[in-house]
Amino acid sequence: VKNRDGLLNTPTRRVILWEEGKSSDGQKWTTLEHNGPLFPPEYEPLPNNVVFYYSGEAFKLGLASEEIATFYAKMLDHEYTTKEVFQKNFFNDWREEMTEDERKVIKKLSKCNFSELHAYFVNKAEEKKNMTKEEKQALKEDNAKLTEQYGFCFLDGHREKIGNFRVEPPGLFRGRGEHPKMGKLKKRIQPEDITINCSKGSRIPGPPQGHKWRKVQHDNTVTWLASWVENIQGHPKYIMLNPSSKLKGEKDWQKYETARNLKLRVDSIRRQYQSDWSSHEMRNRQRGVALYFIDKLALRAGNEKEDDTADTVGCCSLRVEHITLHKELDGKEWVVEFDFLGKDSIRYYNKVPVEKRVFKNLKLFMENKDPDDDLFDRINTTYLNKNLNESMAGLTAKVFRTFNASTTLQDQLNIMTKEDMTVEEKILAYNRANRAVAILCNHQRAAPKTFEKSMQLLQEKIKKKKEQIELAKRELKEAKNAHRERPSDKSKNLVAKKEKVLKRLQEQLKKLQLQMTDKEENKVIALGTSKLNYLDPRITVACPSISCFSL
DNA sequence: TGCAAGACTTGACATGAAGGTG
DNA sequence: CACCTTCATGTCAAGTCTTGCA
Repeated sequence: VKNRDGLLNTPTRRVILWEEGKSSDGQKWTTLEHNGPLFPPEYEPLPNNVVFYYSGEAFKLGLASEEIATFYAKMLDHEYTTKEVFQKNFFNDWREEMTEDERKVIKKLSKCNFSELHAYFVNKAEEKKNMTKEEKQALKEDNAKLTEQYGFCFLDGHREKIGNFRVEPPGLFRGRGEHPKMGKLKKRIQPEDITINCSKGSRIPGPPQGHKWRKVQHDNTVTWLASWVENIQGHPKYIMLNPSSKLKGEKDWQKYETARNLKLRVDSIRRQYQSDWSSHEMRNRQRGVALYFIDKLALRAGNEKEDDTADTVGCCSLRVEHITLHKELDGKEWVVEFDFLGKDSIRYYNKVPVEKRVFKNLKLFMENKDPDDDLFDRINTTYLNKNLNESMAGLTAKVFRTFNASTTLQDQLNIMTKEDMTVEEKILAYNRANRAVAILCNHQRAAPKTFEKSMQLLQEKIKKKKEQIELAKRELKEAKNAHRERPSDKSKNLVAKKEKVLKRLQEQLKKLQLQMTDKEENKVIALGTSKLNYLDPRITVACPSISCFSL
């Protein structure tokens, strides 16, 4: 049902433990021991016959600049290396790492020729792909050894899987969407950059030969084992436990419990924000409308963002330019048209009929404002969450997403599944319910690269199957005729046999058609995120017509 | 009290292994 | 069994929300 965690096995007892644990001073563990993070391999210099050219002339780069050049060379067939911002950022950062002499020569990216470097890596990838079974096996075993050594820790005496035990390797930063920092150099992390967190008296992991850690601390109010500061945004990065760990699993459970609590309170909360639409205070009206969006459309809270990031918004950060009001549209009244880039620069486009009072309020909020002014200028996420918390303990904006996602799943399963469906039909129904959630949460994906091709293949299969059915029908008819003219045991058996063949073929056709529908409807919708983060697994398990097979 | 820093969850996408099919 | 699709897992960016501090 759900990967990356072991929620289904979590006994109720743990909820009680969690509730008890919560009251105590934010302590997350008693003992924590681990082997530290695993560093990426050192840079391997290029062989001498792989040459970088500047202005058409061979130029031997020093080790440091050569490594950075390879980052760029590896990406050459990616679209983003053609972007001006990417090129500019890369070239600036690259030049900064060059020696004085290199900098004197290399002044323009357009005069750099990385093609031999690029070819070298393409070739290497090809070689890797063509390795023998034995070589691949050996590589796999090496990897397993590393995972065995670095991939686990001991937390309160239990051996737990670590989520990301590898330090992120250096490379070129590629943000999502139009990120102003795309192409910047993500520097190599040294042990001297890393803070280790473990319990007092535990065996402290040894830093690599000739190095030391930045710091070793024993803070049991946090769950991370190691951290460093990444150089692009200056944000911390953490080594943490895998979702299958007790720690993460209980947190996940807690999240769904909060969503369940919301179910009990949601009627009164909805009444409250509806009454806010008529408040005398502008701030309350904005709060009421924002909350309505968050509840009805599952919008994200929309925190303020730092500069130097892609221009994306959520509910509270919506600007006037992101919505258009239509008194009437497509035969519906009071329609709001949303068009903005949300998390990960995924476009949110939706035309929603709303209550008249909401519509009138929106008009009011937009009065005398420029397109790039905030729609909700009197509120922010802190204010919204503070309010929500007063309505219900633990309630924040994101709980509505979890609550509405899980509720949608439950409702859809109730509507669409019946006990007597075939397994294929049940899978289609479940996927559809899952899909309804993904659409609600706007979880999109790029259409798979092979989509058109595999669709065509399926199309052909269906065509062939139909032809087979036609043939089988004719053969059945012939057999029947023959049986009528000259009845015998043999002819009777033949009719029965032909009937069976036809029936099987028709079943196969139905299966193929179901498959195609499923595939088509899934083209640009990502189901994974909702399955992983939004759907309470207990709903899937409890659904009587679904739980008989594993998803 | 406000806001920056910190901690933790959510997200799309890449990759590799598993498994189904002709 | 070769091929291809599917699914799980890994990666790391980008959100949310809390905490800490001036």
